[in-house]
Order: sequence, then C-alpha cells, then structure tokens
Amino acid sequence: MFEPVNSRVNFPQNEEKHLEFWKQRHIFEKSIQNRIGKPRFVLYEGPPTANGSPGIHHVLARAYKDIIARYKVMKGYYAPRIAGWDTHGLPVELEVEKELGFSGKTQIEKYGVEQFNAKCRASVFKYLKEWDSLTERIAYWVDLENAYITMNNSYIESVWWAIKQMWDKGFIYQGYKVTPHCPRCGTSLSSHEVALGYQDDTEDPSVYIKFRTHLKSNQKSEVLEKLRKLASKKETYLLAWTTTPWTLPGNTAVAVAANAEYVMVEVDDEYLILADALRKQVGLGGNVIIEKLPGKELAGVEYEPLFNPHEFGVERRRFESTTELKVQKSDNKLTYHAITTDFVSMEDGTGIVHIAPAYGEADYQAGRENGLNFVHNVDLQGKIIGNYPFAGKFIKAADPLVLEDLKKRGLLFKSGTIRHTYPFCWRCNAPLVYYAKQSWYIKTTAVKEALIDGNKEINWYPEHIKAGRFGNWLENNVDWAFSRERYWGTPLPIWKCEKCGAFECVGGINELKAKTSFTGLKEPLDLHRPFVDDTTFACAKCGGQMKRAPEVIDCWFDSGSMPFAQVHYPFENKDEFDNALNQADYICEGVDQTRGWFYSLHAISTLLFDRPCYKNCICLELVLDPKGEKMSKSKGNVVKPMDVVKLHGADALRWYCYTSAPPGSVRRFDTKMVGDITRQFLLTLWNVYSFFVMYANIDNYKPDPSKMTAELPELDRWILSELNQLILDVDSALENFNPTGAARKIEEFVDMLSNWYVRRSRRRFWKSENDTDKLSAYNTLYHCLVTVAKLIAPFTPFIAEEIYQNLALSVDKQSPISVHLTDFPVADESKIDHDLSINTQLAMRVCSLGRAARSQAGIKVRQPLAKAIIKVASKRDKEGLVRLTPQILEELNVKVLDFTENADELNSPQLCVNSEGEVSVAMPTEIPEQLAMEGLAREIVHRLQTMRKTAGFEIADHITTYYQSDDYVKQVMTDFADYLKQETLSRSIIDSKPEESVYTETSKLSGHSIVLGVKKL
RNA sequence: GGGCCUUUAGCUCAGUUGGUUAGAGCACAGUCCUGAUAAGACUGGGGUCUGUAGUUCGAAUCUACAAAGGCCCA
Repeated sequence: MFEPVNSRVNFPQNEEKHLEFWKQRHIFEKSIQNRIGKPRFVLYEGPPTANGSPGIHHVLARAYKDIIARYKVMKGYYAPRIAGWDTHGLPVELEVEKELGFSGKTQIEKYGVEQFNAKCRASVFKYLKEWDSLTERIAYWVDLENAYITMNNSYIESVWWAIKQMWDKGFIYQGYKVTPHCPRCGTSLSSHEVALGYQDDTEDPSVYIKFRTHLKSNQKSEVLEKLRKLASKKETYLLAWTTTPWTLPGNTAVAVAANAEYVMVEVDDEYLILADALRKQVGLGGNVIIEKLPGKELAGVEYEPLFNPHEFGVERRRFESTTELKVQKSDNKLTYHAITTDFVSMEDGTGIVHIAPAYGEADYQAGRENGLNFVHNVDLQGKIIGNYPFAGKFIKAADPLVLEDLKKRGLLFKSGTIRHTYPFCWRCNAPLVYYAKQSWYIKTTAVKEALIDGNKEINWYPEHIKAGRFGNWLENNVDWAFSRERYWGTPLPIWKCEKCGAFECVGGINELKAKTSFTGLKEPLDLHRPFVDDTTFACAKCGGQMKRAPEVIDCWFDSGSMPFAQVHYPFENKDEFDNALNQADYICEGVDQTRGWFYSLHAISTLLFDRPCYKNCICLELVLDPKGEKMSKSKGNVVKPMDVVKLHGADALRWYCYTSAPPGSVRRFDTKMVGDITRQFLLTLWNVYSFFVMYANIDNYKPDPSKMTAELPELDRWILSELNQLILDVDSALENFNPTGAARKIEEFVDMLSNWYVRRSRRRFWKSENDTDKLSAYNTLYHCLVTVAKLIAPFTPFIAEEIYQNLALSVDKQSPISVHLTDFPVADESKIDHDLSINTQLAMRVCSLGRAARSQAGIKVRQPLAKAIIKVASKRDKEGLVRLTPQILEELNVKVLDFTENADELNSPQLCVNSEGEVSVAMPTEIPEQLAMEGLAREIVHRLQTMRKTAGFEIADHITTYYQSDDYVKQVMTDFADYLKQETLSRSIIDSKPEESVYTETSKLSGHSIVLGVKKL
C-alpha cells in the first residue's frame, strides 16, 4: 500500500512536513557528507546585507544558486556551501544615523565612534531571523550556522592580509578622487545616495566667460602665427560656458573638440573664439568671422588665469604623474592652455569647456592625462578659501560675487540662468559638489590585461555580459579608490609616522603585535574603529610614532575577499583553500553586481593569485512589479516572499523563478502568476501522482522492475522514450547552467504524461482483469513518476520528496531516505525511439483534427461512429499511424480506421472532414441504430458515474443500479448490460423504481426520460 | 553623453543554421470530454512580429538607422 493521496492538496502545508523531516534527519548535511572524497563543486555565496528584509529578488537568486548545487550533488559532487553576511558599509551607517536622527559626520563624532559602531553591529542582525526563516522555508540549502560574517575579527584579518599582499606588490597608493560631496554634512555620498537626490528644474547661473589669450608660446603653426598677428591688433578671447561660477577660480584649462570647427568672430573691438556650430546659439550668428580653424589647432593656445592662485593665497598643485599632485612655486606670470578632449559637447555652451580638475570627475581625468595644474579654492564645508574678494562665502552665495568681479574686469561676456537637473543631498538638501579628495587606491590598471584575459575563461549566462557589460567595464578599468572616510567598516591597515610621514601596511594581528613599541590593543579583541585607532608603534625609519590612517575600506573589498576570508586564509585552512576552495565553479547574483561583487572578486583574485575567481556565472535581471515598475518601499509595491510562500508554497515560487522567464531577462512579478504555475504544473503532476496511487492501492500493485515485460505496448514504449529523452535534455541543460530550458522540458513532459499517457491509459487501470497490459501500465507510470521525482528534486524539492518517499522509498527500504540523497537519473538511450515520438505526435494531430470535425458536425465524442478516414502525406506516416490504431480509435470513438490517398474521397456530403496541411480526417455523419444505442449506453454510464461521485461513493464501491424508462432505453440497458455493469461497478441492473433511500436522479438523454438510482452495496 | 539589454495576441512567454498560412499558456465566448484533474479537447475573436531602409527568390530571424522602456556608468 502506498500512502493514500488526496487529489486536493494544500502545498504550503504539505511542504512544512518535509521541512521538518529534512531538519530531523539532517538531510542537507548528509547530502554533503555522502560525497566526501568525490570531485569538488565550489559555489561561492554572495553575501547579502542582513540589515534589510529579504525581497523577491533574493528568492530568485537563491533559487538559481540552489538548483545548480543540488543538481551537482545528485551528479556525485562534494559541494559544501556556507552562507555569508555582508555587514559593513554606508547603508548600515545610514540606517543607524536615521535611527539616531543624525544628519552628518560631526554628530557621529560627537556621539562617539565606539557607541555608533556598537549600534551598527546590532543593526546588522536585526533582520537575520527573517532571513534565516525564509532561507529555510524556500529550501535554499546552505550552512547557516557557520556563515561567514565580514565584521568578524578573523574575516577582517584575512582582508588585512590581502591588502598587505597588494601593498608589497606596490599596488596601493594614495591619490585624489573626485566624489559627490555634501558641503553641509561634510561627507561624500555614494552613487546610490546621489541618485536619491536629483532635482529637476533646478535654476543655476548660465554664464559665458572670456579667457584672454596669451599667444607667447614658442609653438609654431600656421594658424598660431595667424592668431598672433590678429591678436596683436585686438584682444582675443576664448569663450567658455559654465553653470558653476564658483569653480572658476579653480580653472586651470579649457577644452576643445579636436575635430570640430572653431571660428574667431569680431565683437566690438575684440575677437572671440568659439565653436562654429554654437555661434548662433550664443548670439553671435551675425558677427563677422575673422578666421576659421579646426579645434586641434587650438590645443596649446595659452591664456591668462582668471584668478592667479598665487595672488589669492591659494596653493597651486600640478599632476606630476598620474598619481602625484605636487605643490608648485609661486608664478605671477602664470598661464594655462587649451587642451583637446572627447567630452566637449556641441549641443550647449560654446564648444569650449572650462576645466577645474578639483571639481569634476571628467575635469580631474583631463588634469591627470594632460599634466594640468590643480587648484582647490573651496574647503570641505563649501566655503571659498584664500583671500579672494568673495572668500569665506558659501559657494552658492559666492556665484554672483565671482561674476561681479569678472564683469568689472571685462571678462564676463554674458550671464543668465538655466533650468536643469542637479543632485542635492538627500538628507539636508544642500547642493552637492564634485570635489577632489585624497583617497587610497589599488592599482588595478597594472593588471588590466590579466583582468581582461581572465574574463575570457569565465562562462557568463547570459553570454552577452562577457563582452558587454563586464568586458566593457574591464576595458575601461580605472584604479580602485577603496578607502572611505567613515566609521563602520574594515579599518584600513595602514599606519603613518607622525614624524617623517612614512607609511606601513600591516597584514595580520600577530604582525601588528610584533611591531617595535607596539601598544594600545584592548581585550577582547575588536579590530574595528575606534579601538584599532588607538594602536601605535615605532616607525622603522625614524623611530617616530606610527598612527593608523583614519579610513576604513570599501565594503566591496570585504565581499570580494570572501573566497579566502570565509575560511580565515592564510591563517587557517591553508591547504583546503589552496587545493580546492580557491576558485568557484559557480556563482550567481543580480546583474547590478557586474561592477560590484563580480568585479571585486575578479579584481582581488587577479591581483593576489593571478587567475579568475569563478568559472561560471549566472547574471539575474531585475524583478519588477506587475506593471513593470521597479519595486520600492516608497511605491509600496514590494512583494514579501513569505506571503507568496504561505499562499502557494515554495515549490510554486521556485518553479515560477525557473520557468517564467530566463534568468537574464527582466521579469514582472505577479503573485497571481505563481498561482497559475501551481495549477498548470504542480497540480497536474500531483494529480497524475494521486491517480496512480489511487488505482495502485485498489489493485494492490507492487512495483517490481524485474517484471517489466520485454514487449511493451506502443503507448508505454512511447512515454518511456519521451522520459529517457527528457533525462538527456534536463541533464544537458543543467550541465550548461540553463535551469529554464530544463524546467520547460519537464513541463512539456508532465503535460504529455497527464494529457496523453494517463488519459489514454485510464481504461487500462480501470479494467477488472489483472493482465500484463495492466501491469505494464502500472510499471510504466510508476517508473515515470519516480524518475520525474528525481529530475525535479533540484527544482521543486518538496513535491519531489513527497513522490519519492511514497512511491520509491516505501517499496525499497534500502534506498536513500530522501530523494535528495539519490543519484541523478541516467538515460537509457536504447529506449529512445524518435520514430515513435514523431508517430505519436502525428496521432495526436489526427485526433485533434477528428475532434474538431465532430465538433463542427455537432456529434459528441461520446457517440461512437463507424469509422474515420485518414489521409496523410506519406506511406511512412500511414504506417506510423497504423501502429497506433488502438489509441486513435479510442480517442476518436470510432470502430475502424481507413486510409486513403485520394482527397476527393473525403469530399462527400456524408462525411464531416477537417484538414491541416497534408493531414485530413473524415468521419461519416450518419449514425446507424446500433451505434446510436451504444452512444446512449455511454451517456447512461456517464450519468451513473457522475451520480456515484455526487452520492459520495468510493471509486471501488460496488453498487446496484435502478432504472425506469421507455422500451428503447430498456433495450439499451439489456443489450449493453455487461458494459454498463463493468463501467459502473454495478452488480445488478434492476428495472424498477428505486427504493426511498437510494440516490436517484431523473435525466433526459437523447430525448429519452430516464430515472436512475445508485445504491451502494 | 557612453555601454548593454528588451520590444512577437489583452497578459506571460516560445520561435533552432533565414524557408509552408508566426505559435503556446493564461484571460474572454461557445461547444465538448471526464469517477485522477482546480485539469483537458475543439471552435472563435484577438498580430502592420516597435518603426524605416537594406541584403535575399524568401526576413519575426541577417545588416544599418531610428523610437520606446529598462539597467549600469557619466
């Protein structure tokens, strides 16, 4: 006996049962331990930040990670995998700041870094319970107990080790970086924060500034000569445009487009140079053009600074190399010059761009590449420094004063305002400033080629990421600015001598403790700020005191270090890492990680070990709401995964993730569609399963593979052929990291199994004699179900377990106690019969056409007809159909199958006919008396069956049938008595009024009024 | 402004190396089948395959340009 199965099923409830079983019997642990000594399959878990609730996109990621790992385990791999948590970073700090009502760093410092960080630590695990319970509920199998946590001392120490390695290789240096900076909060903002604060329609100055040329250079060119000659007559200016007048004192160059055409126009008694394309827009369309010249000729043209920094008590620095800004001597004859860049717009402005390397990313890059001067005329609070006339003013307040000053000196051509989109601080609403600040860099550009070569070895899914998003990112690689002027993060392990300025990098706790005159480390050990800030030691060069640099590091460096830091390498687990764990076979995260985790893993691995970090990577696309909008808390359209699981179950949600769209496409999530999935796939499978169990129990069927007969009926051979083909397809799809393709194949199979195999086999299970045909049907369906259970185990672990335990484990107590401890099915290719598959498809098509023909003629399928006449394209097709005759006869409810090659034969008014392509099916519309009676018998059977069900009888209950009707019906009841009895399990059929207690209905069938009664025996 | 992706029925998606009349599921309407089925079958409505131009005997598919949407970066 199998455990009885109700066709009505509550999946969520059923799943809880299996969760409990897995927990009690440690199935996950066993699935790993069973494979010790087998080839290793390494999956790296990308650590989510645990200080927010898990969303539906996390389920997506976990579903795709889990399925591959489970598949590999079933294929015989040893695949331990541990969870991880990302615990550092600005988002955590912001959450705490919000909680404390802070609006900036000064408040944090006042509050105390120690207390602040303690709050951060606590905040990180606020949602951990929620994460753990979801992880378990969706059956994402991962070791939660030994999860790696980026804030643990051991983890931090491994990160320090990594930084020290890079330091020793000369990959770490200090340089400048332009960041979006809030002058009021005095802090940099992450790109995410910047995105929060864009405001459209912001009014800003729109001003045209004149830069007086100073054509004294020795450069020789025809154009320059001409300009010199012209300039000797009248003052000549380069006309540039800006919306941020306060950056003008920081101007150290102007940029032109090399290939654009520039003109020198006469304005009053001056000459102005600007792009020809923008002449009209600037309002100089009608002025006389003195000269035309290509942009590249302007390169090197010198001009006088608007504000010579030396006159205003401000330092002038200069890019001496790509990394060093060196202070320059005072020069009262200072000139700057024009450069060419590729970012000069011909849509607004003048085609000449004002460059202030301290106040713009592009400007800074231009400065680096061209060895420009570098002038900071604003402090971090947004106040003008030095002794400019507008010194001490906030930048926005300084704008009009700057313009006034320039106007007085005749250097302002035109001023107005524009409206555009500008970023503001999302906290305090102050305008953001792009500001060059000192930062620590990792010289990733030094290994750029290795990064690009390594990428060639990675398989990306979808493939376009490789050359596209990720490849482009690597091609445009810039050094990684990895320090942060924050509090809650892995402290940068660099100490600086207060006396001589020397730096030292420390790669571990013992190394630190061993430093000369080391002091300041408290117990219990906590490697975070502020404790680590108190540690000092003696400078190896001059004996001065070494103090730690104040920065913490980018948390992407944390997560990118997880391959080794999760095992505290190299301080522990050295062999395991070096031999097995040092490269992932597979990772999977959202596509937004291309510049995040995918990059940090790749970069760190390349820098430290000179090899790519992972071999296969599935990139998931965004999950949107049903309307196609991004899910966000503010819109209130966020779906809680647990709600979906409670409603439809984890299997349904997982199956939805695999089948609804390929992982690399954007998908709209709609809970309703998870419900559709349940009905379409899970319920269909469930009903096949429950059908099987119901009849198997009635017949006391005992599976015995040895009794599989050699000569199987065509129908059984067909479904077994499809099953083995399915194994091949699913196996190869999963091997190629394509769960969607695999799952869709399974769907097709289950549909065929239910709607053709079981549908066509019903009578075989229902018939009373226990012959070989019946046994074959049982064996076949049994084998299909058990195999499908194993195939779907990585996809939908719950229903797989249910079917496996009830059907397989109950029979063979020696087999593994869980489907998740079994081996993945192996196809028996000798069972695959392509011809049979094609023939069956043709038979299905013939039946479909036949049913349509009947429908058009208004003849119910229950009414038997004398024959069906079939025309097909070839002899081969005909032969194929002949072999499947029994299936077609039954499905079309006809007595004989005829074939013809002459289409004219089908054009008879006595026939209903339907064609599609080369296939035609026709049936006689005339119904002889004998067939009409048989049809009525079938109607009566149908009526009685429905009544049995309504009366609540068990499927195998025997009954007595009563009837009362006219003589015609009486004749039918007599002629088809055996058939009626067999179909309805009637011991006797009595022509009399049913007793009072008997369930009775009166119906009108084919024009005959019939009273029917069914009585359970 | 740059890179990448997407665009096929009301909705969700298939559509192999170009090759009959572009498909499926859901939804809608009608009919049918059914003692496993919340399922299924048939019929019907619903498509300028985002647009334009090109290559070709032939384009949803290849090429170019454009549009809309999305993501990442600036």
